[in-house]
Order: sequence, then C-alpha cells, then structure tokens
Amino acid sequence: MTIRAMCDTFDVTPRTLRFYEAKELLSPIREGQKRLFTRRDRGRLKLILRGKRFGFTLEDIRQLLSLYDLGDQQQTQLKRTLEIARQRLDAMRQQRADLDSAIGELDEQIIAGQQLLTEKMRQSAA
Amino acid sequence: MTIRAMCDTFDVTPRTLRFYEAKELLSPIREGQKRLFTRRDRGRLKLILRGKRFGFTLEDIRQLLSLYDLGDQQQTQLKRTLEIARQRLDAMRQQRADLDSAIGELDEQIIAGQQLLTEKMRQSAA
DNA sequence: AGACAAGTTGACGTGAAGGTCATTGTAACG
DNA sequence: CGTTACAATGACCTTCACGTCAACTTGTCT
Repeated sequence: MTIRAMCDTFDVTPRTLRFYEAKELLSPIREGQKRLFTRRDRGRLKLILRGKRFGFTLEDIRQLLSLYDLGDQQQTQLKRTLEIARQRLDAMRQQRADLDSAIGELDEQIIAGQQLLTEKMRQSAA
Repeated sequence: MTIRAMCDTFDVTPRTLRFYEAKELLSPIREGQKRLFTRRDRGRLKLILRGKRFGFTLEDIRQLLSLYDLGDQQQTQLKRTLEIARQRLDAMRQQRADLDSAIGELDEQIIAGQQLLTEKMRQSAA
C-alpha cells in the first residue's frame, strides 16, 4: 500500500506516517526509495490511532504495541509491558472517575446558568 | 495572600500564577510591586485547577469563568457562555464513552497478555 | 524531450502550558 | 550597613505531535 492509499484509508497525512516511522511505530518496507505499507503496518496504525483517541502518548503506544507483537518477547519484557498497561489502565480509570464528576458539576453549573438566564428574561419582560 | 502562600495552598509555582495573570485568569492587586491575591483570586484558581484536571484549555477556562462572574453580564453574553459550556459537556460525554470502551479493550488485552505469560511460564517449567 | 504527479529528505515553525535562568528590586534582620 | 530571603520582570527553553516549505528523484503520459 502506497503512502497515499494509507492516508486516504486512515485519514492522516503523509507527514504523520513518516513521523510515525521515525518514531519506530511503523516500519514500511522500501521499494526503491518509496515506502510500502504492509498488513502489519495497517494493523499497527489502527492501534496507534485508537491509542491516540484515548490519550496515550506516542511513546506509550510504542511500548504497548509490543503487546501485539510478542513472537520473540522474553518473559521479563512481557511482564514490563503488562505492568505499563496496568498502570495506564489505572490512570484511565482515575481519569474516568474525574471526568464523571466533572460532567456532573458542569451539568449543574449549566442548569444554574440557565435558571439565571430565565430570571433575567422574566425581569426584562416585566 | 502573598504569592508564596498561594503556591503552598494550591501546590502551584509562582511562574504558574504569573502566567495565569498574564492570561487574564487571575487579577491580583498590587501592594507596591508585589502581588496580593484576594478571596476572588483564590476562588478562581480553584476553578482553574479543577477545569485543568478535566482537560479544559486555559482559554476554555477563561471563558467559563465568566459563568461564575455574572454581575454585569448581558443576556447575550450569558447565552454564549452557556453554549460553550454545553459544547464542552457534550465533548466530555463523548470522551467518557471513548474512554469507557478503551478501558474495556485495554483490560482485555491485559488479560490476553497475562494468559500468554502464564503459558510461557508453564513452558519453561516443563 | 517536456511536463506533471507522487514520492523523498531535511529543516524550520507552531501552540499549549508552563520551566528555567539571569538580573533587578525591596524589605526585614542583626 | 551588609546579608539573607522573597518578589518581580524578561527572555529564552522544553515537550508533543505534527504542519509547512524547499529542493530533489522517479515514474508515467503524451
């Protein structure tokens, strides 16, 4: 798959794909000087984009990608990766809790603001 | 309240407070050249920090702060602010949904990784 | 051969949210 | 009066995730 096809498929720019390659998140093969993205790259890119939506940094993602790429992993390495993943999971659960209470609070604020607005409208109507 | 007291109370650096002043999030009064932070500043800082934990940008926060500061607000202005708040609320709900599914998926991945590790351990034990 | 598209590398720019000096000011202590 | 300590200002630095632009190759069509 050429870089253009990748960009169209995943809605990213060429710059992004080259950037990910530089960061060792992707490793397209070369035909001459051109990049060709394989099935593997497509799979990884999907995961990268998902990871990004969830607020992982690219470096986090680079480490987590090894979860999906375990062929020759050592046990120690795998343990480390699981550890990282668990930490992220905890962080995400915490974030989820924060977000939830934030939503509640903001919701209340909006209701209060809405009431204030309604009062004002009654006032200027009178 | 001096800048030091503020920093200790809210666990931020002086740089941060000066930065927020430059961004018009805070407006401490001056005694000579020194900043003195009032009740109002303390209230606003609390809100700023909460907003930050929830992923608002400082510019978002600057706008939302007017929700708490409505004395001379016009209705039109208030409506705008409510609109912004509602948009953020929607974004946050979306973010929460994303986060939920991410948590679920990551959880599964970890379980899978854990099983793989267990197998490996059995192998090397045999 | 000319021209165009699509690709490449390299270098520099961007915005958010501060960090990190270096320098200068001011006030209180002994 | 000198030292310490806390403040202030200004200027540049940092990280992340790319954007932007220039200059150059390669391949293809006509």
